[in-house]
Amino acid sequence: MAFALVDCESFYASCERIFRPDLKNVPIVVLSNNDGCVIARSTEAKKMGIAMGVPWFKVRESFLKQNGKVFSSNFTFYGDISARVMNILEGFVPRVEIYSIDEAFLDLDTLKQNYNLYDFGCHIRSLVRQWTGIPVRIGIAPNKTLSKIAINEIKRKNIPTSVIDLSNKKQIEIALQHTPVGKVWGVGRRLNDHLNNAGINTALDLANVNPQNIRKKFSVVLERTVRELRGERCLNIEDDISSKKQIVVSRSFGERVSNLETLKPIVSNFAVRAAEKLRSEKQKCSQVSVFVRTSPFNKNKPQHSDLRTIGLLTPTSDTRDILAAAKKGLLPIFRSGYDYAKAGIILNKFTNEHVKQHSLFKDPNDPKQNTKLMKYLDQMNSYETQIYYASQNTKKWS
DNA sequence: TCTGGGGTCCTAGGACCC
DNA sequence: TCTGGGGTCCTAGGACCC
Repeated sequence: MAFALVDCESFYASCERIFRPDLKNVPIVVLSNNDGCVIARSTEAKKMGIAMGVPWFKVRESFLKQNGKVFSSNFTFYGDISARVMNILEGFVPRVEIYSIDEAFLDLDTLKQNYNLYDFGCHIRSLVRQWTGIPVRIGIAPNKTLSKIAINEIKRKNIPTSVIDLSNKKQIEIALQHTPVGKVWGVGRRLNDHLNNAGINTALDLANVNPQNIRKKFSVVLERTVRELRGERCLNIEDDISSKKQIVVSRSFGERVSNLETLKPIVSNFAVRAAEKLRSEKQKCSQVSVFVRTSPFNKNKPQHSDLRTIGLLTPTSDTRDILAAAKKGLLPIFRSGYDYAKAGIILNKFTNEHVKQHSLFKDPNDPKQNTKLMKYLDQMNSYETQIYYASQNTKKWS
């Protein structure tokens, strides 16, 4: 009974290194949109004390002085490398759950032969490295939560092969003992504080609490975590390609925005992008939400944040419908006198593109319902041509 | 001066129904 | 005038993840 968690080391930084062998051993950081903050660091950069999520301006000077290399993020590229890694993993076992851009769970129970799991892990690691250039860590354990703990153990003990088989009870207990409860998968900052107040400081402490009490005092979610720490299996490998339930397009602005006329085209851009994503998922949505917010870091300025949800009579993936809803949602939440720092569009309530649900109030033969136009636009926009809606801002905001 | 973006799941509470 | 209780569905918001 074992799962493996395959986790790419410093993924974005490792991607940047693939075609730049000269960057070996050089500290690397990758920055978020607008070069706002650090979202990935190579091992060398971590050693320099660069924290995850730290605002770039705070560390820039010292990092560059120490000959660090900095990159703006290139998610198309990272996505492409990720797909290659995942593809290789899928060649090893029949059941793989792609959990995030840089992580996958493998169901080792489905292995036909009785491999030594540690050796099997080393084999996977070496082939992924050879075929993609990406170094991975592999944590093997009885369930997902413990495989996360296994990955932490590789880091903590600095295991040179980057592979660990954490199946032995005693070994698991030692690992739990060394894991602060806040590092357990599913325990965030809030829960960490509450647990610490209750005298629960390590993963082992948490494992030793009665799961039913945890459920009463906290939630079913944490109860599952406790059970998994104790070795039970509550979370399964989800390898069915389930479609998204939500699409979000949002950005922090390069400069604060305080008037509606500037904000409108920005939000329109988000709406257009969201509709494109929706069509590429082959889905329609019947709910569009718009949100705006000021910067929570700007403590001495007035704060405002609001969200408005617009329901649609008929599920749609037509950009014009999404745009109209976005405008309708934006107007009532915008207030003058605030410096907005971020806005976004959220699409919800999806139905499959081919399910036709006629509205009582809309004529299904209305040529406006024709999806061909949207297809042509998507095709054209995927080449050099860019077709814009009049309400969009043609400046690059993405 | 400059602080990311895109997701999931759960729950409390309101609306509505009988 | 007296004014129940239980169920479902939906939504907003919180907490978490990478």
